[in-house]
Amino acid sequence: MKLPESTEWVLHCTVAMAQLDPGATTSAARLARYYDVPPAYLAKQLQALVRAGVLGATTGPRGGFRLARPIAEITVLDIVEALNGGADPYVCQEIRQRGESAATPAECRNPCFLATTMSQAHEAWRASLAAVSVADVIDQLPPAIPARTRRTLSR
Amino acid sequence: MKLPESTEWVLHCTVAMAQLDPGATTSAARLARYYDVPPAYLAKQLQALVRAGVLGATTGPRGGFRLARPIAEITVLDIVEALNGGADPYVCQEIRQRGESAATPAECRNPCFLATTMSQAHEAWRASLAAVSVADVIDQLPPAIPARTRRTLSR
DNA sequence: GATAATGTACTCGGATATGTTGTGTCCGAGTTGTTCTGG
DNA sequence: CCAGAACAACTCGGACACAACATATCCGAGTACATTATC
Repeated sequence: MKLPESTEWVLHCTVAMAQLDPGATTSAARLARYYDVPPAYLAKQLQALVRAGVLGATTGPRGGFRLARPIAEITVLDIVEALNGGADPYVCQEIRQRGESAATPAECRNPCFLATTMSQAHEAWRASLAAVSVADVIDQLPPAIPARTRRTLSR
Repeated sequence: MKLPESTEWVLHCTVAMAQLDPGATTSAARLARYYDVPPAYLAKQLQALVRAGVLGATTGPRGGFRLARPIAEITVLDIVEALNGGADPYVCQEIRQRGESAATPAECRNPCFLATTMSQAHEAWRASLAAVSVADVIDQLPPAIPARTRRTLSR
């Protein structure tokens, strides 16, 4: 179980875009320079955010990416799941019904307790991430940062 | 973010071994037949459990795997982390200190808030899994199961 | 009949191939601002 | 000086290689039991 390294990139990029003026756009190339990461690959990940409806994108000069919603309505969970897809990392294959074990259907009417346990843990994880919005992240960072971010990422 | 499919195998195998008489062993081949999974690959995963101290193993005839601790002292988390290693799936690379962003050391004294958020979520996940022991799993399964499991997995 | 030696079957354990997913890169489609030309 | 068209620069978007991990497999080292030969 490992999250892609690009997760950190898009998290920071989203927070950075949240510090721009509302509706302002910035390009993937500029963000890549800002964090020193591969530009094309970063763009690929940001596209996933667009497909998930977290970001909006416009092509051409003066184009780029921008947040699709107010910063208070974008949670860390939204961003993370936009990349990995919200699927549960544990997928129950019901092996208890295979091979010599092969419990009777009556015994398998109630769902696999292990699967339930794993799902509840995943839900706890999701709830923890859903509790933090991009606005919360902005609030806690040093006051001097947003102005500098705006300055560097504006054209 | 995806857990290996073998996670389900070792979870069920551990629960199955927990239904045997204390100290009794069963072989990887027998467990593989029991759940209809690749024998050699299952053995490889069980070896990881041994290295983690969750299982014990003895070679030779009448040998095999057995639980290394009482069932109440083995949690689902122990088993899951024995395979994947307990590392946090999100690893903060401190990209905020790279590229043009490059915050000053003073601003980076406090840890990255995003990393903290991700870590807290991971801890919530771990706590949820640590709250369920193998004994809890045994308690909730239908009463007829343990006898059958013992019968099938004994030689 | 008891005992020691031998052989055999069975176990784990690590070293070795293959498929899928994340990582990284490239080029094309489309749009906007600019520039040049003609009136 | 103004209007229109051509141009060029910049953007995203999807298609194409490479690497790392999970998956799957095999063979070797070691052990306990059964068998056999000997006393």
